[in-house]
Amino acid sequence: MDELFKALADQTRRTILDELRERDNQTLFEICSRLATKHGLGSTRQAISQHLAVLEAAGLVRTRRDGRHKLHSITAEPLRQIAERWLRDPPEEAP
Amino acid sequence: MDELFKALADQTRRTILDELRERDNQTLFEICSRLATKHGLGSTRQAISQHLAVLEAAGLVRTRRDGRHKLHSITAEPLRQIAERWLRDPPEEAP
DNA sequence: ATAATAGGCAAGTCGTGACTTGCATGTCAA
DNA sequence: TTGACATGCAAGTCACGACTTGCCTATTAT
Repeated sequence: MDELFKALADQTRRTILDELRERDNQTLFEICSRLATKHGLGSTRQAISQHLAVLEAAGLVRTRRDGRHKLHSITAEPLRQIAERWLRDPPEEAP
Repeated sequence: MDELFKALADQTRRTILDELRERDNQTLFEICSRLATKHGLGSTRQAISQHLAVLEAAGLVRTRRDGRHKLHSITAEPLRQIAERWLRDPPEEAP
């Protein structure tokens, strides 16, 4: 649970998730180039790779190897748990 | 927006939000003692105070002075935006 | 086989954030 | 008014996280 929130705490990682929502199943290099052009991100390949590892550890991204390519896809399920953690019921008023 | 996610990235702050959901409108000292007893938290008053400041800056907590007391109440609205950011539509498949 | 492509691993730097420490401010009860 | 209560402010310590750097492994095309 802690990994999930820490993963979302970084702006670059949130941008990666946005990018994967626009176009799922991308390779590391595709993500790098599209982040650079469309989102103006200047991060190196290694930086993005480490971010993807964090996202995968948090359960937000799943990977699948295809030869020498590694495809990354977003998984939105953990975000529902976030939403429902505090939104289910209104807070209790103090007596 | 960044402040919101960074605020949620800390376990102690999430516990504070849980506590405020169980009992809204608490003072700093109330939060401290209840965190210590019920949640087993050993944080000092100053630590909790700083956490509350972060939560307030993120729009997750609102405060209201009452004499020498300062009451803290949770505000769940920002969390809805989180939920709807990635959960609205499914990701696009790559062509 | 060889080179180019796609990705992985590990140590190191550096800034930010969580927490502490000490003192200051404001408010109420006696 | 004085003391106890509730909170605020600021500097300093320390660890963790983001990023870099350099090299290594594996797969594919020529």
